[in-house]
This record gives sequence, C-alpha cells and structure tokens, in this order.
Amino acid sequence: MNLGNKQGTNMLETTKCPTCDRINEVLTRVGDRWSMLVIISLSEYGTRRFNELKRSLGISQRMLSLTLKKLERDGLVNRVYHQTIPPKVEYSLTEMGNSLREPVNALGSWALKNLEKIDEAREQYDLVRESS
Amino acid sequence: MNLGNKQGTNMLETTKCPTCDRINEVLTRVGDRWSMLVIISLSEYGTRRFNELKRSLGISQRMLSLTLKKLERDGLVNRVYHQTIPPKVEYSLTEMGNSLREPVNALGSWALKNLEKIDEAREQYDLVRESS
DNA sequence: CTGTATCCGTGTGGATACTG
DNA sequence: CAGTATCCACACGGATACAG
Repeated sequence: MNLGNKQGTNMLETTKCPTCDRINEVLTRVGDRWSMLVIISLSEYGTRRFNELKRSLGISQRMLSLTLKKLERDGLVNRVYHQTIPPKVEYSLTEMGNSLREPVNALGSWALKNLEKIDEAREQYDLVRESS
Repeated sequence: MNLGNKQGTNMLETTKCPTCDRINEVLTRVGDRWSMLVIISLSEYGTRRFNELKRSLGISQRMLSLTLKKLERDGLVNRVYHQTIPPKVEYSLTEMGNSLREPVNALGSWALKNLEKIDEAREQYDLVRESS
C-alpha cells in the first residue's frame, strides 16, 4: 500500500490526524477516477453491461476490467454472469455501493457549481505570474 | 490532460454520460489523495503552517509543495507569507475551499462507516477464490 | 461479448541535497 | 522554516494481441 513516507518520521512524532488516516484509506479504495465513474454510471443506469460501461466512460478494456474486479472485491458492485452465446455480464451496485451515491453525487454537484470558478482562479493565477 | 482513450471510439458513438464528464473533471482537479487530505486538515484546523501539514499528513516535502501550489492556483487555498526570521507561511481555505468541506466530509463520513464492511467483503472475496 | 496477457510510455511520488 | 532541484523507482494506464 505504501502510503505516506518515512522521511525523518520516527515514531516519536506521529501526530497524524485520525480522520485523515480514514480519508486516506477510503481514497485509496474508491477514490480513483475510474472507480468513481463506474459507480456514477451504475447509479444512473442501475444495471450495465461490460461494453456499455466501456463505451460510455471512454475507459480502456483493461482498466475497466481491473476497476470492476476491484469494486466487486470491495463489495460495492455485483457481477452477474449470464452464460449465453454470446456471453452477457451485468454489473450493478450493491447496497453498500448505493450508499456511496450520495457522497459521490455531493462531490459531483460541487463540481458542477465550481468548475468554472476554478478555471477563473487559474487564469487569474497564471496571469499574475506570467509577468516574470 | 489525456483523459479516456481513443480505442475504437470514433466520433459516431460518443454516448458518454454528461455527469461523468463533470465528475471526471473535478476528480482530476481536487480528487487526488494529497489535495483531499490537505483540504481536510485545513478544514479542521483553520490555519496550518507548511511543516505542520507535512508532519500531520505524512506527506513528503515535495508533494506537499506541489499540492499546495496547485490548490492555491485553483483558488481553494490561501497562502500568507510572513517575512520573518525564520520565515512563516500560513495556509487556509478560501471561501470556495470551505464550500468543499461539506462534500468531502460526506465522503469522509461514508468512509468511517464502511471501511470495515469493505475489509470484510475483501476477506470474503479472497476466501472464496483462494480455493483454486 | 467479455475478458486476460504483454509491452511500454508517462506520471506520481519518495529520497536526498541544496537555497533563502 | 519553507521551500526548490534532481534523481529514480514504481504504479497507472493505453495499445495491441489473444482467448473462452
């Protein structure tokens, strides 16, 4: 997992905030872009097939496969295999996965409201420094 | 930025969900572990100095420097330089940064509630497959 | 259709040394 | 104290080929 660093951090000064440790943990689990996006997509559609997710998210086959496996392992996503020809696999959120919708959507709403402001802030910031 | 991939994604089938695009954007901005942790820490303490953040987060000097600069550029964090000896720099959240507290804390709360469940799910998952 | 395996470029991030 | 600069290892992730 290798979180944080050890640089001079002898055990005498372990003053980490406990909350941060937890956040840290959760982010290493569901905090990556692809996990979030898969969860969003499943929360919107309820059930999606492998290639539906792949196309709608613009994710590579490899990363989708890895992401789904990870989410399944974490108990956030259900995988149902229909052994037909051609094969059909349906993914959906588990109960726990569904409970993630609210906080994730909260983040999404914040994004919608503030992305423009961030862009402005960047322009402003860059403008000030480019007179170097 | 290079998000997504082009693999067979000719422009005829651009069926991406709009929400995902936004989430994608926000995650590329404030979604990384260090940004989140810095925001959490600042939201708890109000104001923190460089080395306070460094120690409490277990982050390397390099990454903290980069992260803070990025957050400042995005208009989420204020940087106040006190030209004393030794120098003293204080970081705090901007108004926009503060508005991020709620969604981020929501995610944090979810984490606290569900990390244990995730661990259990993993154990269960691994248990089932290790009989290979 | 639903994946797995391999290759490999790029970015992330720690370690270390140095500056004001 | 508050950074910057350099080096370098490793993980992330796309491209491609192949399999069930």
